[in-house]
Amino acid sequence: MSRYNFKITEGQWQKNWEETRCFNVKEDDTLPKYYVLEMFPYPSGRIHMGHVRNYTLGDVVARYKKAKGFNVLHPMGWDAFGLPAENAAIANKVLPAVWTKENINTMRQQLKSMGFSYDWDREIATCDPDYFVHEQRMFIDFIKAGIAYRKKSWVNWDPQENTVLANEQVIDGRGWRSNALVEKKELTQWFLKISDFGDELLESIKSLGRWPDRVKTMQENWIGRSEGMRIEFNIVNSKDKIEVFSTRADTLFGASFCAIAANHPIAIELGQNNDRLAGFISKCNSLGTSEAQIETAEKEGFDTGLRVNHPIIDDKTIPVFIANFVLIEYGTGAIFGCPAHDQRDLDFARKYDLEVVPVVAPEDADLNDFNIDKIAYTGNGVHINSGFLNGTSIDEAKEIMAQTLEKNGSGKREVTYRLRDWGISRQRYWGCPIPIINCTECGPVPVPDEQLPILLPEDINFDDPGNPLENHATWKKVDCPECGQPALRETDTFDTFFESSWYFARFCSPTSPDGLIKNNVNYWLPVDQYIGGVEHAVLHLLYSRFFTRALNKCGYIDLKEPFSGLVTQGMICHETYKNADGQWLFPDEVVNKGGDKFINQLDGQDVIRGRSEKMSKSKKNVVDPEIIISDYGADTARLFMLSDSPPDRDLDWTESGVEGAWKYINKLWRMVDAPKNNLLHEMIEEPKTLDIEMLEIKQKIHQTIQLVGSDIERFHFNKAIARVRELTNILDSVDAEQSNNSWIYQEGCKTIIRLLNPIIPHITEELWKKLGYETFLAETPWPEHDPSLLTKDNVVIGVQVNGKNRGQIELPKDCDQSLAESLGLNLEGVIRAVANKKIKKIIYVTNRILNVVV
RNA sequence: GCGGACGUGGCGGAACUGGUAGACGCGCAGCGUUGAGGUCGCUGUCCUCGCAAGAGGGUGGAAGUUCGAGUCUUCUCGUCCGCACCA
Repeated sequence: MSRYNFKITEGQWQKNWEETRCFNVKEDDTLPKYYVLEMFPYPSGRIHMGHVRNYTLGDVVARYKKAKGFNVLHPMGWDAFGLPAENAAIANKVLPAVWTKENINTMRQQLKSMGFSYDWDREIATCDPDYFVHEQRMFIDFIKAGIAYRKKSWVNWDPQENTVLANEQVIDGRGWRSNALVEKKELTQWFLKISDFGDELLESIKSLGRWPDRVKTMQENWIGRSEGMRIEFNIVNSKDKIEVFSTRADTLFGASFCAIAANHPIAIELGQNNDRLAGFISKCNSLGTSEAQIETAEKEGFDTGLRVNHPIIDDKTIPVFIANFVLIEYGTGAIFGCPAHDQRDLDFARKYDLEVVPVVAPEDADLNDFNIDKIAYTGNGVHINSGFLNGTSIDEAKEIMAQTLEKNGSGKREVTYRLRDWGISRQRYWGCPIPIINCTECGPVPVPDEQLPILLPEDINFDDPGNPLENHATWKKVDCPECGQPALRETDTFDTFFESSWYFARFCSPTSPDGLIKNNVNYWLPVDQYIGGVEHAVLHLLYSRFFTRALNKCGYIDLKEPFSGLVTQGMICHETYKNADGQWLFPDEVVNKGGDKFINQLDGQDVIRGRSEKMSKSKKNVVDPEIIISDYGADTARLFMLSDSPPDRDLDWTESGVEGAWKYINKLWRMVDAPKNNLLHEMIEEPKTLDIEMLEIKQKIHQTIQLVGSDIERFHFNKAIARVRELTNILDSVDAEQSNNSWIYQEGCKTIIRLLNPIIPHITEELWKKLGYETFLAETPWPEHDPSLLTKDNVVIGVQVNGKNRGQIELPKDCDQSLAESLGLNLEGVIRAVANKKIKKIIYVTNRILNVVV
């Protein structure tokens, strides 16, 4: 018996698959297609465990579907533009293009060593001009179709570095490198009109059958359609008015103030003559651009001194505040506050000592006793203190109020969305150049098609602050394509979500100079199974859904929904370690001395073990996949990734779990390779009759085939593995050398090998070969189960007394109640539990349970 | 702050539409095998009490619906993810 040498075997099979082009595909109308796609990686340098998990999940599906007879497209590529390449350029003086290319080469090798079944001929990198030339064309078509437009919007501005900062580069309101206070700056930027598609994107969520509900809910909430009213408040002693949007016009009688955003035109105007107000506005602006920051900041307001007339109550006026929690992007950038029924408004009213008038009370409330203190009442109820609305429900009141406001001309019904248009301009070098030339005479002019692609210049330096494209001496200087006068290129590049919004379509015709080819796209799309992290649940997935519709509108493709099935995977976690000084330690710097005792391998000092957290470089709780691959092999890594946790949950990476997977692989090898078993190169005939024990094993084999198949279909890989292990344990206890057993033993081993092939492809190929087969397991059809072997004649059910388990009885399948009762009531445990008590009722559920109620 | 999830032995997790909670694996314990080289095999293992038969308790917590709740309902606590320029 030989030891399993995974190093040789895994490399050999990877070579075999590659040389035979086993996983390269073509369109073939005679076969059903299946497109498996995992979210492509950003080439950050080396693959991490999150990649390994993501791509293992996809590979199981791809290999399984291939075995099930599908024509499987399973491609891989690189989301190659992005900020880290620029950071590397600044830190290490490497060109982003060079850095990225090197990373891709490393990571490609790493992925190959995992044995993933990619069609590498379809590899794409988004920083390749052959890729991004098409999105430059798309963008120009978007302009023509009215999907792309320019407007002003705010960015985080680092005044010291003269750079726009990403949200993650702003730490506590300061630039991450300069530590300078970040300002907000308004720039003219390009946007895509995703809001035009809001209703469609919302409606169509219903059609996404194989998407997780939580992702669908998150997208619905993100789009945030709300029906309400636009209401006018006239400013006292002025012709101007403030328009607010509200979904609770029914609470208008309780309005005690209006609040407008700091960037609201009225606020800006007032600020020009009022230094204190200008100071407040700039304080609001320093809050940053992220919604989380704005919403968690303490609610503050500034009384403008203006008052507005209440649109319903004749001689009532209410004050106008500027408030830091009112967003200019949402609704009209102004609200009316009804403190009694909105917690945020209530907090605000208490802080600034504003009136609180309850206008809705719970139906059973004692009105003399109903008042609002610190908790707003947001529930259902009946209107009070509301003039003509008194006594009505919230829904009735909304309708009556809508009619009233429409009649007197101070309001109209409106639907608004939380969803904002997608800003795609980035003031960065390492991205796809926006193909526009700005001419003082002609305005923004699209670059003529024959001049595409617009390439990035390579003679750049990152020493000067700001965008290298902007700083470049000559790159931006061109003549206007329309009037011929000197003009300037756009020096902004696309948001990198632009590239990832259509790459799945590019994989269908990855090398075509004509971009997306309808025949190919129509054959392969939609993606049947898309797999990636939950962190993309909203943005990437929503942008891709929108982009697909935009491409459809411009005639590029025929479909509207790009991903018919989606699985989102959880994160990889690992224990954290700190030394006494509170510094983080890498797992391989730490040794477990048994139990809870951990020491630092270098200095022998005690190490504090922390709880398991998401693997991150900052906490050093990372394990490099390459070490696992070289120590245990790809199959072990793959098996462990799938064994314990279901894909959508977080996975704890543990050394002992890896050991467990490793032991199983070696056990499998021994079971097939043990020389006495006559398994090698000798097909054993199935005996004409099987004794009862062997028949039961045969049934178990077929049950396992059936269950593993359905488990894989439903992404229950951990269960599939558990079932195969069960079968392995049963088979392992069979004395294979006994001649009446050898057939079932061989049959069982073959089944296990075939069922595990998508999960651990290398060792199973090798064992398959050892069993005498000459064709690849990767090209062998999935085993089929015999339905007649799935059911047993008898069932064991539980017998309960008052819902408490008191014993089991074995019954013929589907037997009737009288037999079950007669057996069940005579069980010792049941007799004891019933004792002298009177039997009230007996509940019998066929094949499930017998419950005696006393 | 808003939105979305998750919570079951010492640990990762099973439990299909409410029907014997703890499959499978890890760890641990005992026994055996091996003893140059990541051992291997068998048995046991939810907790408490008991030598045992058995009894009682048990799915973050509290309440509810039901003959029966890990699963359904309400409240509550804890942890995590997203929030539009990280990808």
